[in-house]
Amino acid sequence: MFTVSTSNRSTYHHGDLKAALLLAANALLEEGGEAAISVREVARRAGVSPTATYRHFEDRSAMLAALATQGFESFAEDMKKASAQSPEPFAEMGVAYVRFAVDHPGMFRLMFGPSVADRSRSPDLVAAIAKSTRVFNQGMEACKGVISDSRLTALRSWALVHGLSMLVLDGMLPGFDAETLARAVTKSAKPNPGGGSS
Amino acid sequence: MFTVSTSNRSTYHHGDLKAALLLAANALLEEGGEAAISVREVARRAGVSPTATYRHFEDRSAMLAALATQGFESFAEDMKKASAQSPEPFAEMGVAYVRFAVDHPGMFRLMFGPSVADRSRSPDLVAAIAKSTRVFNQGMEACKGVISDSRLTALRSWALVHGLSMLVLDGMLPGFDAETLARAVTKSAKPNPGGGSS
DNA sequence: TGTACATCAGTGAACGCGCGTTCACTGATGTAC
DNA sequence: TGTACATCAGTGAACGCGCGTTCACTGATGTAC
Repeated sequence: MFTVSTSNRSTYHHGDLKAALLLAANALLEEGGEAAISVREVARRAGVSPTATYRHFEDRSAMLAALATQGFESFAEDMKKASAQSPEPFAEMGVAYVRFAVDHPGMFRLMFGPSVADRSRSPDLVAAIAKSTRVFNQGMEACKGVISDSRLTALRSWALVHGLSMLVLDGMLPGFDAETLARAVTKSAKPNPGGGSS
Repeated sequence: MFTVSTSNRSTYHHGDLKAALLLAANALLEEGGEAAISVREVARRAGVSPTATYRHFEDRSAMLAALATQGFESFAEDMKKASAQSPEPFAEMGVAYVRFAVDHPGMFRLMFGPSVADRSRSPDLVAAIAKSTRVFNQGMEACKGVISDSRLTALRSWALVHGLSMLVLDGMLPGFDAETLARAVTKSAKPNPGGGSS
């Protein structure tokens, strides 16, 4: 996912340890989920003592935040590319979205998970999230009308409410009341188009 | 969320230790997420030695599976009740869905998270998941037509792709190709109703 | 060009901790006769 | 009704482990003169 100029570490100083640490952390993330990221193991993989880590990250959670920041930046780029090269921007972007999740499940979970929910200590993370949101919204601007399909409706509805739930839980929609959102998002799925009920 | 007859533990034997352990685990889950559930802390809260736990659960992960099973059963009940008492079953169920997530975030995350992704060791969990899915699908049966709304479209789309991503990651849609699903789910959101493109 | 010295980026040992799990055990309960 | 005994459901000590973080340190680098 991320690359870094690998050094053979013949010198005392590493060269670009910060990038190497993030690279190692990312590998661990995809291998065993966020719980697999320990300061010691990350340092081990970068071929460095655990203490060296603290030259670059204040503590473990700062490291996770930096990792998630990289993730959101990469995510935004993917979506941007996808929506730019298609006459159906939303569809293509949706595919890119899911592809990112499938290709980098550990990262995806970290990005939207509770471990980086406290963003007060990382303005970089806040900025990266904002960028992703902006790209997504832009890619969608051209889309107005909608569906009326077969059995896909079930899956679509499930994904809709599940996604809304996750977004609310992960603090992606701050300032909104969860139930109001849920009602608004689901209510428009009326039993008959144009035919209101109750 | 769950109740159990509390015993004052004047006797050597507990009475209903299994339920008490699950209750304690659930409390920990909501307090600090799944990572906060340790065998030792659960036992501590139940007023029992760590070893006693192993009379009722093979190991830590079996305990998590049992916990998630309770969660899915409760979840299914909530949705069932919600859809039964409304002329707009999907909307009401969607609200119940999100409400469950908001009321029991730790549980929601556990239920759909990677810790219980290996369901091969717990038929009970498999059954509870199947029940939830059944309830959800039944509650949706009456719904066919759909939206065409204002700025809600953005949120709805986000929730849709985010939810699909999570479901795929969490193994809720086994046997399907992620990208095919993504394309199908998003493609129907055509730029203009009735006007197909490319 | 050389050198003194401040600063930077690492090392290695150690701290205290809580964890999951196993061991040999014992107190309580239930059952066959 | 009484008793011997199997079984069940706990205890308490101990194992080995990896963790995050801190400490005093040292080797490498850059800069002022």
